[in-house]
Amino acid sequence: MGVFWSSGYHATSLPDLLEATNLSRGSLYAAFGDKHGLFLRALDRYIADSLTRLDAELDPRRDALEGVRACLARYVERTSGAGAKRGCLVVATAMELGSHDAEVEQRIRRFFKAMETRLTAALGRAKSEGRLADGIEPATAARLLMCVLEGMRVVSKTNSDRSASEAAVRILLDGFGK
Amino acid sequence: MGVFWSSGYHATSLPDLLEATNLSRGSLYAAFGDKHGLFLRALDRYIADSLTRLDAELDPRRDALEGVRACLARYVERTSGAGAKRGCLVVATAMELGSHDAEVEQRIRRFFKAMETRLTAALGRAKSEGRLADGIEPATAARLLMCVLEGMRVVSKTNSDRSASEAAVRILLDGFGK
DNA sequence: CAATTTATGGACCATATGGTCGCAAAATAA
DNA sequence: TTATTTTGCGACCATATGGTCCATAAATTG
Repeated sequence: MGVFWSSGYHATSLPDLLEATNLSRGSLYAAFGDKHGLFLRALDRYIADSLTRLDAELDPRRDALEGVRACLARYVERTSGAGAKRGCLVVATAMELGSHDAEVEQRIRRFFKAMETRLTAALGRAKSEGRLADGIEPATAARLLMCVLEGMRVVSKTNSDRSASEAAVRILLDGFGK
Repeated sequence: MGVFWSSGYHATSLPDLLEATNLSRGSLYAAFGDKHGLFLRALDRYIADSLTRLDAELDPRRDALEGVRACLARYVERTSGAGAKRGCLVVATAMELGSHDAEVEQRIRRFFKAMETRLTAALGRAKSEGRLADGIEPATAARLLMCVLEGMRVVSKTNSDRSASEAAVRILLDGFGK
């Protein structure tokens, strides 16, 4: 997974994969079919991990707005400092293969949808508790959050200034809360 | 430019380039040196075009907040409907080559910086006219806008629902204005 | 231990890739 | 028109790519 994450699909060669998996060609093809199959597998795992973390943060037993804040904080964390340049496998894949590979496109679309749904639900809870500012529709705010979240991963590829991200996130959340 | 835009750097082959330019191999190499050189040229042109449009929208003679609104509207437009899937050459390049190609990285970084600077300036004008909500720092808001703008291009790769983007942009701007 | 299955490795293959080079046609000069 | 330069073309090349296959080693089973 790591090598695809760092280099993308096309830039990752068979030798790269062999070294990363400590497998020989034959074994790798026996186990995963082909490069594309292995990539799909890596992507699925990345997505599953991401959703697991998101679910933990947006746990309904926690305070909803606090969960959203935690989620944003994690993205800020991930897009700061050394690890920032690695970017995000989903975003990179969406841009690289999104419009050319149907299987990939479907996975990305479902992931974004799942993420947006969870954010909408969390914001819905916040709203029903009267914690959301007037005129803030959960679904709309969730979409805006999606853009900010994924946008951070793009911008941070060349600018991993933590305090700027933190400040940006703060004014965004200030606009949501009551 | 179009072919890199549609497929990215690695997925664009020499034959693709030859067909797109109507040049033969020899001529293409005489004119641009190599594939990488041609790509840099396409990227530079894309960036120049983008900044030109941005400057037009954020023209100091226009109302500053109106300019920002126009800029967002254009991104919404671009990320809606048929053309949405094409994405953005800068974003795709940032994710694909951002951490492996110094020349590319530099261009992307400068572009994002230039864009952010222009947005900051426009918001600064709005603030000095007393049009910005309290607590909204121009530089911070500009960074947030950057994330939203580039994030839209990512999300729209698999979901080009115009009304959702419009609504998201609206609540964002409502949070900024006074 | 022997027989048989399963897993492993790397030699091998066809192709696609980016890049070069020499020839011929067109343009220019004399 | 002839001589000379420039430009454009596509055959050609070395290499790197993804993928196959068979010989061998390991594990499993009787």
